Amino acid sequence: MDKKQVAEILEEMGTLFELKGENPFKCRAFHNASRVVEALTEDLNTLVQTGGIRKVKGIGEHLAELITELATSGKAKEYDKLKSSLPAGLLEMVRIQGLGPKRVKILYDKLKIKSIAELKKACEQHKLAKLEGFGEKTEENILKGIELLSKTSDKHLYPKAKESAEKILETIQNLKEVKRSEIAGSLRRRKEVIGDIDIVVSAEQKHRKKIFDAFTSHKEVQDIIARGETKSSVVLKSGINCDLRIVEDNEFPFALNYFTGSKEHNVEMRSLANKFGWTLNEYDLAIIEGKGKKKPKAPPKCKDEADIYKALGLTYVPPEMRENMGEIEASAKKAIPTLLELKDLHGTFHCHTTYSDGSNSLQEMAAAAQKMGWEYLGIADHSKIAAYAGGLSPEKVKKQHKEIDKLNGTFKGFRIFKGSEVDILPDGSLDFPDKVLEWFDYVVVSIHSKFKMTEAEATKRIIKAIKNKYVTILGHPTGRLLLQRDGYPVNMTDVINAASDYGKSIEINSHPFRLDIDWRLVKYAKDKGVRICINPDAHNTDGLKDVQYGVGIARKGWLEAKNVVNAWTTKDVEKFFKAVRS
DNA sequence: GCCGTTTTCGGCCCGACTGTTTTCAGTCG
Repeated sequence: MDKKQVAEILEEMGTLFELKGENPFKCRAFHNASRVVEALTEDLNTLVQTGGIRKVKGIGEHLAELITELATSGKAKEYDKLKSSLPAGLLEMVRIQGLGPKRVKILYDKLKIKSIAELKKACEQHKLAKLEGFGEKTEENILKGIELLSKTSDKHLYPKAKESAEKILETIQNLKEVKRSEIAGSLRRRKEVIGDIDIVVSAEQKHRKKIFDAFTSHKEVQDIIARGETKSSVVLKSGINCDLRIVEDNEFPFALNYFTGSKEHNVEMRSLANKFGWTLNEYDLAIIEGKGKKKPKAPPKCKDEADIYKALGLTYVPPEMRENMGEIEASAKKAIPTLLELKDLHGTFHCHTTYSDGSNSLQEMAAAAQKMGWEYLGIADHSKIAAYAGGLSPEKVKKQHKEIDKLNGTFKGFRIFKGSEVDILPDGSLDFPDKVLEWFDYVVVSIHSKFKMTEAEATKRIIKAIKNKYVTILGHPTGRLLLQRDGYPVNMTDVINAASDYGKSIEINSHPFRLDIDWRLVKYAKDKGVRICINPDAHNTDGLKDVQYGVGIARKGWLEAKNVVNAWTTKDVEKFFKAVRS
């Protein structure tokens, strides 16, 4: 079992324990372990085999045993027993907005409700209102929640969420009563998928009503979930939940920091504050009253987020890095890297044209790249086996190269690099022979066929391809499509190690559906000295702009401009391409 | 169930919102 599957089971077990009314801290330990396992950067199987899993913070003796059993055999007695002790429908019911394990347990115990269908019926027959702690409003809300569950999904791609959030933010920002406003949450951290949108606003208390009115009556709003003194929640027409919080202006930095998260980052920040004798919450940093013998010194005033970090003896941590991947330690050592920015890019390498399945010509793509202020563009159309995508025969490659030479002759301060996206065949060999690969300035290799492989097969297949002398860049290493399909299973640690050994680059495929290689592995690749390419996999001129999403992922993986090939000058790129082959 | 810069036992982040309650429990993030 891979870590994602193990994480899902641990999460489920945490909820099942809650449904059984177990010790809440035990439940939390399972939920916590789930997140820890999912965020592991090392290979789970390796950690299990070496016993290293026991050393991971949050994994104790019992969970280490359980995880080992799951990872090696794909099942666990404790899990099976737990699961069979409750109806499966209860887990579904917990997913209803506003309904948690405690009340699901009550419904099951008192009314024998064990599925969403039964729950719906019971609400309609007003059976719930008779229970203590339940009422008519609860029935209405549960029905609403069931409806909502069927039409909204709980995860959204970054660009869709960003677009929705910006529409709301624009309206809010334009209100003269608003002092400061910003998008927070996973969107600010630039996660590849977003649960909901968080917006934080500062304004005087007397203006809150007007701001909440503007928010809840926004034309993008589908439904109002909650409306209180400091917080309102709505469902947008795009199907995304959106929360707006209004605080006093002096509280704004704390609120922004708190609601940006991640949760794990916040926990670290809070425990750090405790060491100073302070307590950190979404409103301020204050002395813990009545604890300890001598009174700690007063915390400094914080005007912005950077001041909060400074108060805790840290340098500023960019939002993208706040994932509890060692950023607090790095910050304490003043070792936060200067992260890559969009303006650092001088070009890109994985683009398609009308020669294969792109919809714009070479010339149009080059013009669009120049318009973006770039000094080079790498064209990598598909190789011949990719028939579905109009893969190029060697003859067609020759023709394209002639056209590129001709175009390059007309440019000043701009160059098209000749590349190819060559298929990695099932046995790990490449779709072009070496004598054709030799014609290109660089070669991207990727998998587009026979996805059903074991992890060992996929890993071997990719590593064999990487070893080919003409290969420069590994394209979308896992083939995943976010919210659609998982990638083929690959031991990415081995792949990154191989790329490191052979001096090859790995791309961050910047298409919002892919964002592959995953940012959780980018940091490992960086530490291993692997150069990264931010590639848009553009199939038209507009697609070039997708590099912005790749930059977000690069930042989440702690990358600096020097780690990213397309942040280098034309000359340095030329040198790199040559060096890889030698 | 996990963890330890006062701890191997006794804590475990914490505040807002809602609906049901006259003081709070459950849920959410």
